[in-house]
Amino acid sequence: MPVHPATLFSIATGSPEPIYRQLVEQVRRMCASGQLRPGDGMPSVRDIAQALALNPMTVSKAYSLLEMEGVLARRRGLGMVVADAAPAAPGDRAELLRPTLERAALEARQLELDPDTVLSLFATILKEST
Amino acid sequence: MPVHPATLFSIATGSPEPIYRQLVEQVRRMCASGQLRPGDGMPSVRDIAQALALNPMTVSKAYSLLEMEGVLARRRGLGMVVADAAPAAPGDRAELLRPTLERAALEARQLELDPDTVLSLFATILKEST
Amino acid sequence: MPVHPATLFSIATGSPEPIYRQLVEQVRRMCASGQLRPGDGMPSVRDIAQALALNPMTVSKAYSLLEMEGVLARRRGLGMVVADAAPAAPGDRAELLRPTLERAALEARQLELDPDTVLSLFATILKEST
Amino acid sequence: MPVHPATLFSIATGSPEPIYRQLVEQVRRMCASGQLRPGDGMPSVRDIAQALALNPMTVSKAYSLLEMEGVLARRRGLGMVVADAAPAAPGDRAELLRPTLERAALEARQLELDPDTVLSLFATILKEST
DNA sequence: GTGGTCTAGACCACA
DNA sequence: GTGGTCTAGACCACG
Repeated sequence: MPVHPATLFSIATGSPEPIYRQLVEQVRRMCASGQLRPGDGMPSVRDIAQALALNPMTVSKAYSLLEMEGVLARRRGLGMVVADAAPAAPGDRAELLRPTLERAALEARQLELDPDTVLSLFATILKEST
Repeated sequence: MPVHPATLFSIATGSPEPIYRQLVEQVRRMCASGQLRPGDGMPSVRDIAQALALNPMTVSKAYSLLEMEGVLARRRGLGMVVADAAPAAPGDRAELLRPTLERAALEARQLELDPDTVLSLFATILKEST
Repeated sequence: MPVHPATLFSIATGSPEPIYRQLVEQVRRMCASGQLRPGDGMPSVRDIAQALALNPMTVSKAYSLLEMEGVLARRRGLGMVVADAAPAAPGDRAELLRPTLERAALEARQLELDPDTVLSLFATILKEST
Repeated sequence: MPVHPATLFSIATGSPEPIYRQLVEQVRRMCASGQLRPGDGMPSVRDIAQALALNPMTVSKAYSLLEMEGVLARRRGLGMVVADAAPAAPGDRAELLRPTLERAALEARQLELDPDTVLSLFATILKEST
């Protein structure tokens, strides 16, 4: 039985990032990190939509994209499950964070900031955002 | 005399980031890092648009935003120049990096990664990308 | 006595074609081609559902449709049998293929292919797939 | 300048195939057959929607899928164009029809039809559907 | 019960 | 002008 949707997802409605994309990326990360495993059942579109106060179509769009990516699979008439051919943790989970960190490093260089200054700031942010 | 626009900016038209924002952020960073100094003249909207094959309205929008921010100023008859009122964050340039780092921290948490692991990876990336 | 269901049908649960329709079409073709003859007994819904790991309702739906079409008939106490009233198209079995061929013709036109080229390719495929 | 949408597409609203998918496949075929070439501009979502009496979102969904496939590319603020990296005619255009023809051949075999009968019927359909 | 499709109409970001 | 996103609500196909 799936986890309660409202505890599974956290949506920032004010974010510039579209809601359906926030959902897609959270599911992708949860699969990659092993919080969701192949065969696990996902909450129904309607449950998620109600729990997060979204339109079902928005949730459905996220599910459709995840199905096209091969992250989820449809069991017709039964709902979505995590796909068997799971794009699971590829060796090192931390590598999934590399693109984001590389972008940050690029900006830091463009600002001509000292690496130690940047690392110190990042450490603060990482710990305060518990 | 302004630098040639094509060498000053690097625009990725295929990027998901809007063109006008790429322009804004590049100018902001160049001001913050001292590559552009108060009083420096900026290329005209026309020159940039032609050199980078952009819609002049796009360039104009970027200039307008930078003017509202106080980074650039209009000098009648001369075009845009870098504003005197030092737009460069005098106290802490590193704060400009905070949003990017916060996003990285969010992703790290969703991946359930240990802060030390993340910091260590970031340190590596920061140093290798000379 | 009915053939064992698992050898009688081949179901692709992952196919975009609905399961009940796969069942319906396989039975229809087997009747049309004479593999199933009037009076032959069909496996029970339960047997098929268990053998193919399907929802019994799905099998039942297929049987109901086939009964409405006149392909199968209910014999009380005996289950479903192939109907006497020869559901097999006596005159022209080939007409059952018409919808599929019409779709192929539509695609050929959209690809602006020469009819003779298409016919030649189809002839090759028809003969090689013994 | 793009062709008039109503002459470019033919939609069967009564078909079981979703409208957005009909659009996707028609564009794919027109790219493959060379009727649409890299760089060609596509009609706007609104134009197509009005010409075919569809909801703009339906057309937009088709365009989005084609963009994800790499068939079309977005020129922000300007509309969609046929992508440079066009999945153009791979050697033989007729090969694009092969999957459909193979399916038809499979059904013909299941019906135990004579190849010549099938070919003759197909020839009739191909020519009458001018 | 499940997800999929479509419509109608609003608002936003971008060029 | 362009496409993108979201909502509200209806209907359908499938199991």
